Amino acid sequence: MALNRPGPNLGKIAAAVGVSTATVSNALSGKGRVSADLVDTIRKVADELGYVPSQAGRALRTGRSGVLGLVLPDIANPLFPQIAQAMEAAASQAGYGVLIADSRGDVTTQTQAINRLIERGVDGMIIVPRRGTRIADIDCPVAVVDTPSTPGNTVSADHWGGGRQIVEHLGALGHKRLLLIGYDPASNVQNDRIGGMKSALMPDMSAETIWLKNLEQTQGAGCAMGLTGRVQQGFTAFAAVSDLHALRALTELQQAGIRVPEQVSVTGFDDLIFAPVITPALTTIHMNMATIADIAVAALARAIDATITTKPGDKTRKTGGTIVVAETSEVPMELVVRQSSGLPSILLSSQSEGTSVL
Amino acid sequence: MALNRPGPNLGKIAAAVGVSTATVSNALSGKGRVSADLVDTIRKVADELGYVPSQAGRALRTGRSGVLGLVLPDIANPLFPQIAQAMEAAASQAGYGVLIADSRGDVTTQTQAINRLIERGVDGMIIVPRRGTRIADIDCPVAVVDTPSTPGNTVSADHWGGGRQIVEHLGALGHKRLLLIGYDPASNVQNDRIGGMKSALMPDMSAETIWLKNLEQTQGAGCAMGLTGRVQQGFTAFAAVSDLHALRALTELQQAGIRVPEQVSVTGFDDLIFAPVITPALTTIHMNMATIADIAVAALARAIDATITTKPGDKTRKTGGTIVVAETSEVPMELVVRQSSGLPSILLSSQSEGTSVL
DNA sequence: CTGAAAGCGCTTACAG
DNA sequence: CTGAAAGCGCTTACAG
Repeated sequence: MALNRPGPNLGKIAAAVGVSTATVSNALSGKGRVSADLVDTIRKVADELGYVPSQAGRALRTGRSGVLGLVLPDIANPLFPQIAQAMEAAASQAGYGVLIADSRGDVTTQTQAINRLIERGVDGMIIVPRRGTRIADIDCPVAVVDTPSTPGNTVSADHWGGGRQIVEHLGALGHKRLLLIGYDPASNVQNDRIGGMKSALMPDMSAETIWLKNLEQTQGAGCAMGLTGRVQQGFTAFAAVSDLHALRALTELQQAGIRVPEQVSVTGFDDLIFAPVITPALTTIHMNMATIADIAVAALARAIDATITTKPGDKTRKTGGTIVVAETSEVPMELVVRQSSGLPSILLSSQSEGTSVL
Repeated sequence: MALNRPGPNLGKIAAAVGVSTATVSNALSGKGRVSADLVDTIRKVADELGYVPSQAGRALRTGRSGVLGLVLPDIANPLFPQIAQAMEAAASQAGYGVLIADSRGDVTTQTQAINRLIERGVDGMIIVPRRGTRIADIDCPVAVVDTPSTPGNTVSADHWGGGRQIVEHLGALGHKRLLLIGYDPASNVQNDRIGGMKSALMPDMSAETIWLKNLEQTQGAGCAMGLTGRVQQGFTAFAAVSDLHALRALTELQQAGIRVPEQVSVTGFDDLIFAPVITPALTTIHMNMATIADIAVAALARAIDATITTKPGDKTRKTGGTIVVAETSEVPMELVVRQSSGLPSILLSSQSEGTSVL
């Protein structure tokens, strides 16, 4: 797409050196069909002239844009920065640009966004799907980033395993009664995290699950979770499926004068930007987004290369219909222990006191 | 960039209808050089065939890619989702795609990122610059989003005015001694916010400023700010330049058993995703990012249209060198009052008590 | 090792 | 109102 810019093109370089554009092209692409001397000369002249290859010309000829689309369910999601940053890094490492598209939590918008990306000629796309979306009828390679329990999924973190780790950690601290805090009961990711948590309960432990979205339906957004009551009922650990909800729980407890971690533990998920800097710092699960991005981009690059064609305009280049990258990979989750789940045992015996040890 | 896809191109449609590609092109672009009947037929056939125009062909011919670059200082910045979402919406509204680039807080990386975008042929770019960066030598229209005090700036929020509003609000609540919490003393945006805060102090009010980055230099990342000491010194309001730092202050105070807002008020900036859901909900300044994005994209679109050329390959199309969009716009900031700065007067008289009114 | 030629898909002056 | 032709910049078989 590098436009009809005033800058030099292959022809200019060719003229300056006194060779054909074909030779310049071959020299610069390093395909080794040009003598070493000439390659040097051409490279030098290209540099002097400040040559920048035209992506438009190249794309038109090769049928490849060198651009990947990134479709996100909701850019406003607090995890998005990590995803976008990792994908951008992985893509640009692999020589691709990243075109973003926001489905704004809406399935129709998601379809439109996907179509816009197709129209812009992306070579492939990474989709973090909206819940319940069928990714189909997409005429280019697609990598789906979701949770392993989603069919057609390409790569994801081991959300279930992350949940296990959290509960194993809380169990080791001596917690017996846990409140598991989810937001949306329709989310695969959240269900997997909570499923993992439950699966790691020891025989002497018990857990109850609340879904904030249901709570908000009756009490309005940002409503209190009634955690002081839970503490009185004997819950000593609050494990949320996201740092955002953990933060909500933590501040609600703090405001009620309940001390964390002396009286109760709070844990999150995702290691969001605020997790390490709040007081107490939040114990959470960190996912290695860079690895996920690398896998997704690599899978995509392979799928794209598999559709390579030599003849320009070869109509068999794409098989048509969805090419979902087949393999599924799971990236491990890493437990990050911070103060919010530290030393609770000290107070586990006197948990109803509420003393303000300043 | 729509590749040599198997899908139909203008030629296919032309053949199907029995006209020339020129006529198909004219019909679909609606330039009115084709009879109404023929336009209808062509449109219908194009739809039936599922025609998607090739961006590569169009870009090569017109010299315009229809893509804007978005350069961010640090994608991990918590404000980034808002920026990216707003820009993506504004751009796609205006018919542009958005290619992202992350400078990862590094000036060299920023330059590389900008170059990559140029190579990909963006028609223009939106840059949220790294502090102290000179945006120059960019061979395409650029919109700079920063604070008004940055030279060459295109559009920004009125950070100074936002600071004023915060302090006026705190003053109205009866606060006399404020602690202003900045992070990086080298940031123009943060200095403007704090400058605005100071400028709104009434004669009977006083403020002290701390910069967290300096604090962290000696005490390590995520260190405590020593706010209990400040409360003892008589500070009753803590105004941070970002919700992230406000959150840090709030949790530190809560952990120390100091009640917000009964004993002290805490305010932030940016209305980040957690601001409304924590307890107490955070009083903050909301910036209308959509407006900023609209202005930036519109300015860019104007600048791009001004470089239009009719003859393909016209070498005068771009003037060469930086075309910084000239006009500067300031978008107002909106104060959002929530509980973290509510009703402090009740306790302003007994502020050293620290009673835990559960 | 090097070059002439074709062609990707599009748009636009120009001619009819 | 419609069409033939040129050309954007690139890459790649093919010929020499």
